[in-house]
Amino acid sequence: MPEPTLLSPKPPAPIPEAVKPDVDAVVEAIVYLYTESRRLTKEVAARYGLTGPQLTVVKMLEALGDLSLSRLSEKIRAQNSTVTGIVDRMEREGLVTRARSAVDRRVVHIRLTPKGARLAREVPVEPMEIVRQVLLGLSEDDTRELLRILTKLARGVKALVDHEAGPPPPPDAPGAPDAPDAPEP
Amino acid sequence: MPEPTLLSPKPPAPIPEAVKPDVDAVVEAIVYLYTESRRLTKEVAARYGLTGPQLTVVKMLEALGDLSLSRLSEKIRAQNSTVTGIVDRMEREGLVTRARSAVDRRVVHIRLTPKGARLAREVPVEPMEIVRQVLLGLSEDDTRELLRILTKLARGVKALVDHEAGPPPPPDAPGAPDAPDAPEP
DNA sequence: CGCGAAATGTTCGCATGCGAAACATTCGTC
DNA sequence: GACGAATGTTTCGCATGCGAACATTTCGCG
Repeated sequence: MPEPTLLSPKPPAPIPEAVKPDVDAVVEAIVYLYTESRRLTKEVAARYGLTGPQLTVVKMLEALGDLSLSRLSEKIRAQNSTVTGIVDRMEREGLVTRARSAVDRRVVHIRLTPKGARLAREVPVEPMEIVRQVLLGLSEDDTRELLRILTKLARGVKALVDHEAGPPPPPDAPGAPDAPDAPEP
Repeated sequence: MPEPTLLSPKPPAPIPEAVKPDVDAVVEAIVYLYTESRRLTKEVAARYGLTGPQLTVVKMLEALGDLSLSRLSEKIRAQNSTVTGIVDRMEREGLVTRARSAVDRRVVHIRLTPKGARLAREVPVEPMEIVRQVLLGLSEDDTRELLRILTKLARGVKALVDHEAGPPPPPDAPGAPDAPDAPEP
C-alpha cells in the first residue's frame, strides 16, 4: 500500500473514529510536556542570566566538549542560522568563544570560556528537567515501556520523513533505521 | 538523591544512574517528535500560504467556532501577546476578523472569514499530523499504554508546576490533579 | 591538475514567542 | 456608587527560529 505522504498533494489517511480520542490525547500530552518544560527551563535559566537555548548550549558543551557550529546545531535540533545568532549573543556575553579550525578552515569550534564553564557547573538543571524529575518517580517498568513505544513512534516518524525526502537508499543498512539520534563516542 | 524529588517512591528504588540513559532517551524522543512535527506542519502550511501557527489557529477555529483571544491562546498554548501578533497578521491576510464582544467589552472574538473557513476545509492536515499518522500504525494496545504513561507523566509535571506556584502541600494527593487539558463540551 | 558539487557558516527578512508594562473594562465590596 | 482588585488585550523590546541567498573552503572525480 502506498504510504499516505504528508507532503504529497493527496490527503493523509483519515483517522478512524474509534482511536481518534486516544490519538488526540497523546498528541496533547506531548505538546504539553514539551511546551511546559521549555517554559520552566527558560524560567530557571533567567535566574542565571541565561535564556533557555543558552542554557541548553552551555550544558551541551559541558557534556560533550567543544563542538563545531553544525554539530551543535544538530544536537540542539536547530538550524545553523539560528545557532549562529545564539552563539553571537553568548560570545558577546563572554560565555563561549569561536575558533576557526586549522584542519578545515570552514569549521568553527565553539568552546566554553571559564565563565561559561563555571555557569554550567553552577546551574543545577538540564533542559526538560521537570520531565526528567517526574520520570524518576515512575516505575522502572513504566519508564521502559514508555521508551519502547516512543522509540517505535520516533522511528516511524523518521521513516516517513526520510521517505518523503527522496528515494530511500536500499534498506540494507546494518542496524534498524537510525534512532532520532544515536549516542556516539 | 541529587535532588529532593518529591516523587521518588520507595527505598529499594534503583540508583538514578541505572535509569538515566532511559530518561535521556525518553526526553530525546519527546523533543524529536515535537520539533520534527512542527517542522513538517510548517512545510505543509507554506503550500497554502500559511505559517505553522496560522494553520493551527485556522484548524482550531474550524473545530471550535469563534473564540476569544484568551481562549485561543490557551488552546494553542501560547501567551496572549504572542497570539495578538498572529491574529494581526491573519487579519491583514483576510483570514479572520476581530469583533468586540457586546456583552463584555474587554473581550475580542476571533472569527474565521469565508476565506479562512475555505482554507480550513482545504488543508488536509492537523498540527502534529505526522505523529497522528504513525500512531495509527501502532497496535491499539501500544497506543493505549502510551497514553496511560504519558498521562501519568503529564499529571506529575502539572502537580510539580502547581506545587511551585503555591504553598507546598505534601505530594500524596490521592486523586491526581487535572489532566493538562480536559476536552470540553 | 582542475572544476563543479558539497559542506560549513553567516547574513537577511520575517514570523513567532515571551514577560513586563500600559490600557480598558468589569467585578467585588463596603 | 465609588474604588481597588481582577480580567482581557495590546504594545514594546528582545531572543529565538527558519529558509534563501551568499562566501569560503574542501571534496570528488575524471
